[in-house]
Amino acid sequence: MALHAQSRLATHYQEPGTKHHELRTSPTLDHRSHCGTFPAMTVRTRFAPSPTGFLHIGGARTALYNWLYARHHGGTFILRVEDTDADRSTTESMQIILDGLKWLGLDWDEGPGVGGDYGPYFQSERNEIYDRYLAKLEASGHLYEDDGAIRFRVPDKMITVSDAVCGEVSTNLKEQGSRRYDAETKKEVEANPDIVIKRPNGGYIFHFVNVVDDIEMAITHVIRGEDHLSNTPKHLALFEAFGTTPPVYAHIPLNLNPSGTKMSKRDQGALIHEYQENGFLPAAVNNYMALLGWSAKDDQEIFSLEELKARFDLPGVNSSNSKFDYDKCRWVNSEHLKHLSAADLLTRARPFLTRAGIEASDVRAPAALELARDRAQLLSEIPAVIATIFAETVTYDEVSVTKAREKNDLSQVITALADGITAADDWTVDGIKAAINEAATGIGMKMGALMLPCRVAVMGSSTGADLVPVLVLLGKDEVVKRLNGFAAMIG
RNA sequence: GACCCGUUCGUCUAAGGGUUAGGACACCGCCCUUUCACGGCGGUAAUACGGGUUCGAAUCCCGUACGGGUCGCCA
Repeated sequence: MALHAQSRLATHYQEPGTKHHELRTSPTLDHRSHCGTFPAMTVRTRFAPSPTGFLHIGGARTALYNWLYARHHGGTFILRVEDTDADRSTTESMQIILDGLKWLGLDWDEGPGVGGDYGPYFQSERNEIYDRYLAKLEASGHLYEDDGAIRFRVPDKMITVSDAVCGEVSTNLKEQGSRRYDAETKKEVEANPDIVIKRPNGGYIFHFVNVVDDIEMAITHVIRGEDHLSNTPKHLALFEAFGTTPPVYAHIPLNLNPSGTKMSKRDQGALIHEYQENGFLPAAVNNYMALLGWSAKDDQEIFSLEELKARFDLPGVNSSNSKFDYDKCRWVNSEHLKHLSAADLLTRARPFLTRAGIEASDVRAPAALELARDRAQLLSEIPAVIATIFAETVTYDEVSVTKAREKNDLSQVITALADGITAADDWTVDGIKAAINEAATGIGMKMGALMLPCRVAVMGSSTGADLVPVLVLLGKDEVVKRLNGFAAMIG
């Protein structure tokens, strides 16, 4: 089902114009009057990005939480594009956001590319719906014109948000909105508390379309960043004016950068497409994002997406902001890397191997990947570990060579190694170890002392994959050739 | 500036009236590994501060400090 939706997305989402255009005639009370009353209601959550930039980790985490909540409760996850600001919305940005969600595996049941009964799913195509709702407010006397813009009269009373994460928060919009802070003069100035919902140019404003769409799309739970908590009373005022029960709100804490300020695109780990490029697994990114602001209340930290679906719920969400920790994110990735099936590992690593000039179809590739998965945290770190196996010529690391020279008569050691390995007749891990051991005994040394020189001579570096399995993969002829080449070089 | 939210090891978090305040990342040490890693074991490290309430407070209440957010004809 999910895969189907995604493949349709891949081929169709470029034509956002093709949408279901059925307008709902009785859009309000019928489907939501029971909201919050009966647990049997069908959960409907949405992710509503504005296509004005990249898919940011904060947005992706919001999408994840909404997706997880819907999936956990057997509900519906909707993708709605909030592109009312025509000047800032771009198709490139839309593309990046959809690609990012798709890469993460957060499939949507309704939205761009998959349609649904509550479309269109682009706000830029929903003007007739907004006009209708505007007319309702106008008829009930909630609106007035101000300099070509249309304002919604806010009520002069306390409005209480019952938030699933933050608890009850009360505000009087009239009181709050009649002053505003002027950033330039750093003073409070008189202000009009009534909110603009339509611009003089005819464009509708976020607060209005957001509420109308949540009503129209029968959204039951709004999970969003805590930066929206202060906006919520405005939204509740609109719901009340429409005579509609609002959804359940859950404002989740923000993710900050390591210095404790708002994440910007320049911060490490801020942009989802970079995770893909840097060799993270989508499951690991989801896992880490889930952990920023939510916990399973036990000691488990590594979760597959399926486990997350089973475990995630609103009570596990905490209410304080978190700071992003790239090291921990890498560690989570390494844990997922260890548990990947051999086939998946090959599939995921392929682009990185190719980029490093390693032929992923090489028969030795699967075995080489097994040698690399324990010592790489990111897919992008894999090639460096195993590149020497596939290299025509060995690249020698100066520091490693110096290290190999330190304790021994290196020429003597390499010669002994070359002779011993040439004589080896059992080309297996055990057979090779026996040969190395014999070579060591022959020159009065211990086997351990030959391992580093052998490693440097054959692999070019004192670090990398496990030596003996590498020798097996390389083949006897190649190993002897490399030993002799190294002997000549240092001779 | 006003209003709102928050504050447990450096970081992510658990404990939500009674625990030697637990786990994880990072860091350090030891062990394992005749190489490189993984791994195992251990260590350093926290209840922001001040008042209450209580036999007992990280936990409930008040204040302060600090951090974040909002105050758009952006979303």
